[in-house]
Amino acid sequence: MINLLKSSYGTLFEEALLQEIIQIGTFKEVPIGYKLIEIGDYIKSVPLLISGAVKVLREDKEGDELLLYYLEQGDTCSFTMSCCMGQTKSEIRAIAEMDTTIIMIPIRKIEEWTTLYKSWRHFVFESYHNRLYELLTTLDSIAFDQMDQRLIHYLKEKSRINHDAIIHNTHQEIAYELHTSRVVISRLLKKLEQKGKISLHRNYLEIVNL
Amino acid sequence: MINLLKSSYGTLFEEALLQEIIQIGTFKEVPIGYKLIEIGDYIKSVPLLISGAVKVLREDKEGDELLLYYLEQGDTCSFTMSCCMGQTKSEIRAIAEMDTTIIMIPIRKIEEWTTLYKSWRHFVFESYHNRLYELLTTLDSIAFDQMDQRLIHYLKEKSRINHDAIIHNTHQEIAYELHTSRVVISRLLKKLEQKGKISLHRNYLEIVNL
DNA sequence: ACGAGTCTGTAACTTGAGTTACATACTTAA
DNA sequence: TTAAGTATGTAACTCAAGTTACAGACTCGT
Repeated sequence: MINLLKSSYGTLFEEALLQEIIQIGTFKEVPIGYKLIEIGDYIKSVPLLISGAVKVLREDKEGDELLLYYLEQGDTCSFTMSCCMGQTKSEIRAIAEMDTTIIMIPIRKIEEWTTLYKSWRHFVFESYHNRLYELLTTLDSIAFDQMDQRLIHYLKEKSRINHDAIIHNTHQEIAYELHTSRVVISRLLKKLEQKGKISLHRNYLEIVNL
Repeated sequence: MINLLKSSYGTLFEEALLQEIIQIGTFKEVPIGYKLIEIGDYIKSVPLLISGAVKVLREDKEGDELLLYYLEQGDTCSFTMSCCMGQTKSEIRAIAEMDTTIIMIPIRKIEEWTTLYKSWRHFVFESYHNRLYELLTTLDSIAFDQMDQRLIHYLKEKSRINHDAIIHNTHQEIAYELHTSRVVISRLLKKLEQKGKISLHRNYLEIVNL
C-alpha cells in the first residue's frame, strides 16, 4: 500500500504526509465503468488517483453527456474538492475509464493539511490549476473547433490515456461523449479511414497515423 | 482606502489580514476598456476587485475572442492566481468592463497568507470554486445552447453586471464576445425586437422584458 | 453641406452538423 | 440455425449559423 502510494506521490509529498494519508485514507479498487461520483451527490471525501484513469462528464438538460477530461495517476478531482469546501452538490459525473485504484481522503483533512504541509498546499493549488487549464482546453475545442478536429483530438487523447492504439468503443459511444449523433461520427470516421489515418472494425477502431 | 476595502471584504477577512492587505497591496483605479492582463503575460501580482467589473476573455488561433465570464466586487482572478503559482503565462485576457478599482497583491503573499489566515484560505478556495463553476456554466452554454439562447443569456448578464437595462454595444461588439458574426447577431436581435423583448437603436439596445 | 467612416437591415448563398430512414452485416441466445 | 438484437454504412433531408454582398441611415470632421 505505502509502496503504491509512493510510486504516485512519493516525490510530491513529504514522509509525514504520506504516513497520514496511509493512516486516514481508504484504498479503493474499482472496475472499469464504475461510477465514482454522480451529478447531485453530496461528497464526503476526495479521491487521489493511484493508478488507472477516470473520465469526468457533464450532462445537459436532456440527460445527454459531454466528456470534459480524464484524470490520471497523480491527479485529484478539483471539482470534488471544490464541492467539499462549499458543501455543495457535485456538478459532474466521474466514471472509471479502466480498472482504477484510488485513495479516498475525508474532507476535513483536506483543509487541515493545507495548514500543515507545504507540499499538500502546492498539490491542491496545482490540481486546481491543472483542472482550470483542462477545462479551458475542452472549452477551446468546443467553441473553436469543428467536429472533425474534436473527433481527432478525442481519439488521440483516448489512445494516450489507455496506452493503446486500438479504441474499444462503438460509434454510438464516441458520439455520446462528444455530444453529437452516431451518424455524424460514422461519417467522419469513414473519412478518416479513407485518408488512411485509422482502420475501422466492429466494436473497435485502430489508429494508424493520426 | 481601508473603508473601500472593508466595504467589499470587511465581513470576509479578519482585521489583521485587512491591515496586511492595506500595507502590502497597491490600489489601482483603471478606466473602462483598460487591459489588466494580456494572454502570454507573466503575472507578478493578483487583483482583488473593490468596485466595478472585469471581463475575462479567451482567444482562438485566428485571434478572435470569446467572453468567458465577468469578475465583480469581491472576486479575484483565479486564473491569475493559478498562473502565479505555476509561474506560467496567462491563458486569458482581462479587460475592465467599466471604471474599476482593484488592489494588487504580490504573488509571494498569496501563499504565505494561506498558512496564516483561515479566512484567506477560504477565500482562495471559494474563488477557485466560483471560477470553476463559472467556466462550467460558460461551457454548458456553448456546448448545449443555440446562439439565440446564448445571446439572451449574454444580454441579461451584461445588463446585470452594468446595472443597466440599456446595453451600450454595437452588434459587431456583441458578435465578437460571443465568437460569431455580426450578421447572425443582427438577425437574432431583430427577432427579439419583433417579439417585443428588446428595442434596437444605433449603438445601443434596451432590454424590455427578456 | 459634403464625404468618409460607421452601424444596421436584409437577401441569397454555402456549409457543417443533426435527423430520419433503411439496408447490410455481425453476434448471440434460444 | 434462426430470430432478435446490435453495429455500421449511406442517402436524403432539414436547419442553424456563417459568408458575401449591398443598400440605407446615421455621425462626425472639415
